[in-house]
Amino acid sequence: MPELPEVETVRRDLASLAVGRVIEQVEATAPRCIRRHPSAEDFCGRLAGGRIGEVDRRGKYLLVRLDGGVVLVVHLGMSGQLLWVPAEAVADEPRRKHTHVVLTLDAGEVRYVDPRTFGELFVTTDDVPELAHLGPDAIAVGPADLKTVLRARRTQLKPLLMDQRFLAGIGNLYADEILWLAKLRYDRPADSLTAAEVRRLHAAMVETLNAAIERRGSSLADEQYRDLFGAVGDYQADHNAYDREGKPCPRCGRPIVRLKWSGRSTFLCPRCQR
DNA sequence: ACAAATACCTGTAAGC
DNA sequence: TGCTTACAGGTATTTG
Repeated sequence: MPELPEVETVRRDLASLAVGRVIEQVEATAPRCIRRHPSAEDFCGRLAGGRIGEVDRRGKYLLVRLDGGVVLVVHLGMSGQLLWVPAEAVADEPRRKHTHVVLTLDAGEVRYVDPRTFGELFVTTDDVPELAHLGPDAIAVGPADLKTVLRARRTQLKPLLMDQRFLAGIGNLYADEILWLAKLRYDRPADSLTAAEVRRLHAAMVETLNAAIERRGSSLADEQYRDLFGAVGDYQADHNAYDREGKPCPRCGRPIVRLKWSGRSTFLCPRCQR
């Protein structure tokens, strides 16, 4: 599930490959994946001929900035992948099922593949008004800002961490990992945290996200998340709580518990997390 | 006005 | 074996 660390991994690799390249051709075959555009012609026409300036990220959104103030925004949703195919390999690698968008650069193809089509791509202006609702990036937020966020109206800690309006970049997986490291329960009222607990949460957030980026993200059993080169991430091996139901808590040895909560799975150590 | 629930999707796996 | 059902969950929208 692409969250901040996975998107950041793709961002770095895409930047190293694509900056300075020209988009020679664009194909878009799934209307749902470009649903903000009236037509494929509109989407493709705005990109064709553009030269890639830089590749940024805001939360889980990838921002491919083209010369002239045009921005291609990519959100991978649940099952989206961006895959790089070098020009010399294009003929040998047929496009996989669910390949919905292809950008042809002078050095190769960037293919957008997404079975569940929760992800999307759209072209906008460089101020990206569509993302104005996003809160500060989870990896860049300071302790003081986090304190402000926690005083928000929402009550419970986990949905607040996952609310992109308050903090951008955290999803279900990293919320569980961060809360485990911070020794905090998912259902703690956000405004009940002591100053020390807020500091712990902040440290856990920065540490977890940076460690996951270092390991190129998490891929679960379904291996839905792949990087730009089709490789899985390594961070799942370092998970302490997520997807570890029944396995011992690395801190206290008691089994990790899985809860069905708010329609989603939550993994925690009921002994360590208070 | 806010928060909880639901719709959108398909591949995989568990269960009968 | 083959079918049905449950599940994964980010975001937008609907409902309460």
